[in-house]
Amino acid sequence: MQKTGVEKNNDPIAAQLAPVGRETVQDRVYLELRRALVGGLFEPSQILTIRGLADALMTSTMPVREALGRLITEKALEALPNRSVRVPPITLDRMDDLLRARILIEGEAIALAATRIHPRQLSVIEGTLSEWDEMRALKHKKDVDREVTLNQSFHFEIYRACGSAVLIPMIESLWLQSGPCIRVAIYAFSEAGEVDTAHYHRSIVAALSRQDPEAAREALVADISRPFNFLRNKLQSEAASKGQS
Amino acid sequence: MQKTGVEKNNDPIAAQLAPVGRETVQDRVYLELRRALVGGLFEPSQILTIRGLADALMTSTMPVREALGRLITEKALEALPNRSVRVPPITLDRMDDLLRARILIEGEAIALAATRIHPRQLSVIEGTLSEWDEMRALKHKKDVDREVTLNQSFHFEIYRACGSAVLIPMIESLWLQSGPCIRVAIYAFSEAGEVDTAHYHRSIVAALSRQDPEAAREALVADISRPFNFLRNKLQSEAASKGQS
DNA sequence: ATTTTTGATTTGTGATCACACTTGTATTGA
DNA sequence: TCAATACAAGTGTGATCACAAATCAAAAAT
Repeated sequence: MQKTGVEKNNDPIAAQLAPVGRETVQDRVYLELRRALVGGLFEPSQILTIRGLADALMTSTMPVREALGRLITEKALEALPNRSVRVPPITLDRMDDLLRARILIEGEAIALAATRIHPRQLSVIEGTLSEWDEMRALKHKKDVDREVTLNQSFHFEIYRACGSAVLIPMIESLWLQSGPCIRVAIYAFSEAGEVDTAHYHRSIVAALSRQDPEAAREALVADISRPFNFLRNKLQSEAASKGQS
Repeated sequence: MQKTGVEKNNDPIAAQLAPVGRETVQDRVYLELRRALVGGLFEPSQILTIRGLADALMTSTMPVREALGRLITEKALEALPNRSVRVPPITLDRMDDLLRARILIEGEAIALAATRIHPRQLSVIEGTLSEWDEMRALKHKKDVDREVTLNQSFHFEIYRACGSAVLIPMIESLWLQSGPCIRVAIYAFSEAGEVDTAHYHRSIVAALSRQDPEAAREALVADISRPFNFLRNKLQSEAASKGQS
């Protein structure tokens, strides 16, 4: 028998055993920090220390410093000249920059996906949407974490259908970079009495099921622009009131 | 006097001293590996080992493993399930994927740059072009390394004019990923009697000086598509001749 | 009272070690 | 002769240590 790595075992006993998985500690740390970033658990301009994170995550410094290095190269974190690392601060210019890039790339991804998507995938996406509705009906608001997670899986389920191994990591990087902004915007939405977010998502799946690339792109642009525009208005009015004081 | 980090010294003696720079070993390793990748010093599918690179770069394993981790997250290298890392192999699908992404993003960057570029920057870019011509006139060919470097600075000098801190790192990542392909294509060009590459660059700067975004985008698309198309034809004919044997 | 200096603590970086897993090569068995 | 085993070398991962640079707090000097 050829012995290439782990051998496929067809014994009746072994068939019930799930593969044990061999993810490294570094991967877990990296994924956990990612989750925290897109979820907005860290505030903009907050400084992160290796040892502090290592204590919080109950590991040594080694996996943490490697995960931080990776996040810095994706621009999800920022390396200060002092050699300390912080989550990037929010500026108006940067927000516009991020939104423009997201419209360009995610718009292209969804336009590609519209032409290639399979009915099976589409039903999975619709399933995500109804799960979302259920949650929204039960616990009236408050669970922003779950909200963020569902929004994320909704979008990436679509992007995966574009079949580009190059675009998707770029979109992930963009979400990582705009995560802190989004969280601020979502909180602001919750306070301001939430607008109908579900409407945008329904028009996206409608365009997708019609296999209409440009309508899908348009609906997506409206969806991702909304929190950015909201946040921009908020920041501008804050800056104006601070300027006159 | 406030003492925030290194203090700015205005002594007549100190004024002549250039800042010494404090880049870490890890940064040097990272930049060196980057240079090697876009320059195509590594072959596709080649396996890289931490200790091997550390010996070659005359450092310990620590800076190398961190640099490798960063390159893996940018998809410039690939982590195999065996936990070994290799430079990604070239496939037709991946090439098309890369080219499509580059057309999308670099096209947008140059269209933005066309509307914002300053005459000073434009003259710098033209300077790069004439330096290129000189080199091409003197040593008839052969110096592909210098060729790659000049091509790189020509393009990125333009992209910097788009003023987007989000798009430029993405373009760098795309160049990193397509570096091995490009090198293969350039060598193939040299063998096949080089076509007029300078022509494409001249039409790019012409469109730029006219501040014509769409013409610039079009010229750029032609420029970056050329090596990909060449390589695709080459791979396809190779596959065909192998298929019939 | 304000500024400067001094010292202690914290922090990132690089090196080294221990361990587990993989890979390659010889050795043994049929 | 060929496959399977056993052993050895190689490799990635995580932990720990040493050191330099940065940060902060208290004490001293103006």
